[in-house]
Amino acid sequence: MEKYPLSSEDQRLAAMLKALGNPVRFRIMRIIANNKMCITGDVVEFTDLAQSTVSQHLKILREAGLLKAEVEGSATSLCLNDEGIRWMKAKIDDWLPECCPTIDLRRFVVNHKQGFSGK
Amino acid sequence: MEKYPLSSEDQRLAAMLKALGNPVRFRIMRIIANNKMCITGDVVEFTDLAQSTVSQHLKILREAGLLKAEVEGSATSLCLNDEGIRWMKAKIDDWLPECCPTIDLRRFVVNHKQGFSGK
DNA sequence: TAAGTTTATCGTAAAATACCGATATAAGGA
DNA sequence: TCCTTATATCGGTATTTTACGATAAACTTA
Repeated sequence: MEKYPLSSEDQRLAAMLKALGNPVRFRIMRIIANNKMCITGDVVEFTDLAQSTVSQHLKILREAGLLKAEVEGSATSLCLNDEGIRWMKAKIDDWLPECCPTIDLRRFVVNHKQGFSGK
Repeated sequence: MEKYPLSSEDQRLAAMLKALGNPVRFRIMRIIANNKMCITGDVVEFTDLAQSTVSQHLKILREAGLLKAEVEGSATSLCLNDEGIRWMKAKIDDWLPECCPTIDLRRFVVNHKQGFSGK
């Protein structure tokens, strides 16, 4: 049981994708990318959400390695986490390099379930 | 309010990332990729989960455009959704092409909040 | 020092998700 | 036809996530 466990890198990648998979957070990333740089309050203004909610989302994005935050006085400046995003892109890119074969192997596989080595 | 709304393509991308962001589903994708092709029952065997649960996850992956399923007799053969995965990779790749600037603009931005055009 | 800004954190309610067992469906074989 | 196999779907529950207001913390300015 539990064959093909996820490597720690895969776990990290899955966590990043999960963080980015939320529409609100996806949009926050876009906002920050479009403005190059901004502070938390700016993000809140682009949103219909409470400040505390946005703060939570930002924390999740930060912990996932997608954003960087730096306290500047009483404000917090935000920017994309260059390194993290590049890592994610590279990981996604060499993930599943091989896709569906064009020939139809399905009938074969199904009809040979007994001999299937997967178990 | 609600500036920078997500395009329908972005919404689709976010949905794909959300589907893939779940560790169980991420692993299911790996299982199917590694075995090139398999049927639902095979995936269940690689898992500690109930058949109904796996079936749900497969449905989500299918609806997200990450998997293809084809009924073959009483079984369902599964394979990666070539087209969907390529689309996702391409989208991710040209997403956020520009990352953090190396020069430090933060202090500037913060100190010029009054003039910030983002509101 | 006192008041104002900006953000993070806490507690909690509501919504969404994950999981299971039971059941339904549909094909294949005896 | 009846039984088996493989899967999907349904109903319910437990867990997780999302959202909010209130409050705390840290800095700035008057």
